[in-house]
Amino acid sequence: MSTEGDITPEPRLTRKGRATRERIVTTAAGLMFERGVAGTSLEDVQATAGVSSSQIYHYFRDKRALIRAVITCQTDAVLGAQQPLLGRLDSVTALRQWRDLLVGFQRERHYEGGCPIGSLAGELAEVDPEARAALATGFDRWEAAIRAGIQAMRDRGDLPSDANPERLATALLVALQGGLLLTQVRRDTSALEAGLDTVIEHIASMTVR
Amino acid sequence: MSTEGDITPEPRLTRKGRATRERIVTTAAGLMFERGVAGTSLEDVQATAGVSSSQIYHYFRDKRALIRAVITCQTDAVLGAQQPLLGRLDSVTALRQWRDLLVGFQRERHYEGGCPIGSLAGELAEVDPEARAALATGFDRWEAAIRAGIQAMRDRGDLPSDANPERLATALLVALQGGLLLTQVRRDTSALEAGLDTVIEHIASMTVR
DNA sequence: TACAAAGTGGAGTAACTATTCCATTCTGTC
DNA sequence: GACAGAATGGAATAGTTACTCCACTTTGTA
Repeated sequence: MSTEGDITPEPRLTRKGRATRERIVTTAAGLMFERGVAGTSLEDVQATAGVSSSQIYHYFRDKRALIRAVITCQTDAVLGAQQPLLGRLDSVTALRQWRDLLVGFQRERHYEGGCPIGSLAGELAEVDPEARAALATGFDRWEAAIRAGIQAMRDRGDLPSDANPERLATALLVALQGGLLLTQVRRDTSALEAGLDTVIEHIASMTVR
Repeated sequence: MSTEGDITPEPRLTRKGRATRERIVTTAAGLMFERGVAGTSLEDVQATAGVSSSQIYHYFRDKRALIRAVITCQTDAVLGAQQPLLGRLDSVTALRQWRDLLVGFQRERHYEGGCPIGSLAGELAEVDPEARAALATGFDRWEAAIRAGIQAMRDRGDLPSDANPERLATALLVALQGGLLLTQVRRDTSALEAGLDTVIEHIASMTVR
């Protein structure tokens, strides 16, 4: 699904090693989502994952390398959680279902945490250039999936030929990110709904017939 | 313009004291914008502002109190920088000028830093409840200003009576925040433009004429 | 089954950071 | 111009954290 963030020659991992590595990454991802990257010490990760500090440094060169692994892990998780809908956003109905799914996610987690990718972005973009690049890749994958659906609508003739799938997909991702940030701050999904609905309505208003 | 975040009995400050306090806050705001809250130590603030640690603790109970002061400082700065346009967003033309202003700001600062309020939000929302509340207030002030303009358009009859200024204002703020986050990550304003333009076009398409 | 490589435990370190304390100097007011 | 309170300087501290090191155990393979 996605290539590993590390380009290191990566020493071969045994079955057990892979499991430990994955446990470290998912634990770190969870903690960083809850408490932020800066609020998560490696000691926290050790305790929660049940590993020793030498293990973390056995699998990752330093904290930044772990963070990069967390980014790709979260990207996969976020995109995965939206499947299969995200793979078929090729109708206004599908877009509305997707909207409902996203709003539902936020409610489930009591409006906490915002977007797992977006919140990492806010904290890391100016601080770690490699992280920024990884996050950009994550957003690109997300946007590409949305764009594919809208493109299909246009190809099929549901949208006029002068519709711009790229722009519309970007606008949807923008509404999603902004909506999630405001949901997190306000503890209320109305901003997410207003943002997504406005863009989806706009798309609906362009549909032919 | 905005009440002080601190409800402390606040000992009277002398002219010099006020100046020092303000220097600490604006310096901290600048550093935290550049390097993030977690990436800014009080030692950094001391060195940059040219004050000693006792001074910081003379004016603020602890780092969190300083952070809250930074939040209101940035809110004032951000809203102020959008004046006088933000006070008169009562036409599609004004909305488009405002959009251009915002896009211009990002270009000026080389797409770095994102939104001064939004980036604080991403870092603090889950970590400091009081900060979250202060940030929510900041977003509320921002949204209220936008809403006032759209409300004026409706009252004047430029928008149909079933238009929802509240919802539209929220959608604009959402597009702005999402757009700024993606601008920051991608080092490119096209997402900001796509987001704002889509919402503004939607509003334009509703105008009565 | 032997052995090289991978995995693990855990103590140790050096640096950083928020916060405190106290002595000294400056400001504004009576 | 004297005095109380505000402002400042700077050293000290206690806790945290990323990261290192080395000894020991487990795993996979020839």
